[in-house]
Amino acid sequence: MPSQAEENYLKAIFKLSGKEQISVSTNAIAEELETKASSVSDMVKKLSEKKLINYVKYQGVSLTSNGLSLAVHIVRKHRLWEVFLVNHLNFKWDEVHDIAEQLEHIQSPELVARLDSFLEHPNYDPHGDPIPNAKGEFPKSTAIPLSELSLSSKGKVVAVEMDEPSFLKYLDKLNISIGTQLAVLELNDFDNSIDIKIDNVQKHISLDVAKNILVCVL
Amino acid sequence: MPSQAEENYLKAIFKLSGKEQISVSTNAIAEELETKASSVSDMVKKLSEKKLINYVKYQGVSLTSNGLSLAVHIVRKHRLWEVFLVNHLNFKWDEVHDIAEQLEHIQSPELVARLDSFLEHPNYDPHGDPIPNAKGEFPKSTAIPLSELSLSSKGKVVAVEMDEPSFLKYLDKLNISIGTQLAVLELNDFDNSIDIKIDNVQKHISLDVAKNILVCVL
DNA sequence: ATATTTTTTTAGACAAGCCTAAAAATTATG
DNA sequence: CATAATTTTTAGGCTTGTCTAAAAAAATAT
Repeated sequence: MPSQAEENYLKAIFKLSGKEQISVSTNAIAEELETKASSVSDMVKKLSEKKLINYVKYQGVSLTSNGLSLAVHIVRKHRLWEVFLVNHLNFKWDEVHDIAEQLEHIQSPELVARLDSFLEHPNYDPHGDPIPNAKGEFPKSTAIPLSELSLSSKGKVVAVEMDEPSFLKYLDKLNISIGTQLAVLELNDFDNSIDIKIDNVQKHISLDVAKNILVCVL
Repeated sequence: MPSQAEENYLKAIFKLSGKEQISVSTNAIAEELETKASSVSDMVKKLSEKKLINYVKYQGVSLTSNGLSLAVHIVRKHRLWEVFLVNHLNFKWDEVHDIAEQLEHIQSPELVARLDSFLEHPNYDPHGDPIPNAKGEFPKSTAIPLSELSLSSKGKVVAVEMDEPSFLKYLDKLNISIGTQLAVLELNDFDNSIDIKIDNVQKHISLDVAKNILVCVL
């Protein structure tokens, strides 16, 4: 059974590897976990001995299938708890990340299964992020970042890719939430910002923000 | 903020101190936490420096008001989570202790408050144990151990004082649960066991079991 | 009242996880 | 391609929480 620290490393590596499970650098992990590269070096050695990651010195790491399945299961727990917190305890979407970060480490397969039933097997968490099922399979999605939507096309917000409360509150202020429909009015080449229309109101969105909003083309 | 280990020590000291908050010995704590007396000595020193317990070498420990309020709050969280697990996730009363043991360490005052509302401010957990309110006050009870019920009197089970799954399953087998009504048929002086009647069926109860069943006299 | 047993504390060691500082390997640059 | 810059690893140290073994204090028994 992996320790909480080990679980956090696996989750970080999973997040940084992306869908294609590319190799991840020590520094990237250190930054993600707000720790030092030397600490990462230590832990990476341990996870490698436990056969949870593939590790060759100076060449970055990738998850083994055991490591991947553990990481996915932690993500599953995190997102199920977020659904519980928002849907049943009435937390707002910007308040749940830190609490779910703790709850994801609770060890009890039975608890996860029952929580999943209680929540009626949700496919997405309050930020629109996909929840893997008990087998570790993610629901598939055709969403693209808002930054890649073409001029004058319409889209529906299906997810946000950043959990920082400040970012989520900013979206609240812009009246952007999961399900929001929008149209692209203008693409500004000089800074790649875009102008969009929501409920007939025009808004200006920076590239950084647009990259973190996933939409379905309508 | 106390570590998980510190919280477990505070909880153990609280449990062993009883209502009168009597002084607790190093050995008793070690036994409760299944650890060594030397480890307890170390931790007790630390908790004392943090002003969470009163400690004089060789003379046992007692909680300070800060320590007491922390301990009570951990008990509150433990019991609230047990209510959630049994009432909403359909766990049985013998399955929830270990999971609640993990959940009680989640740090978020807001979570506790919302969980409490969600559960509609329960006063007792699934084992009949009182749940302190946010101020740390326990609902009061007039319950006594079944072992102290007098001959031919009647009682209603309101709580059990042991969380071990084996004990709880044994009670299930005897058809004893919270709310069960019973009458004392016989007191056996030689081993202090008692014979009781439940639903017109006679059962034999050992002292050890009877001490851990709390009843209200009817 | 002294000797024995039990309890408690201390001393020293160890694993997990983190850190800083320095060394080694890799990558980038002129 | 050689040197500089960056990244990664190693070495050694620190804290937390545990342990064993030994010493000290307290309790019990003779």
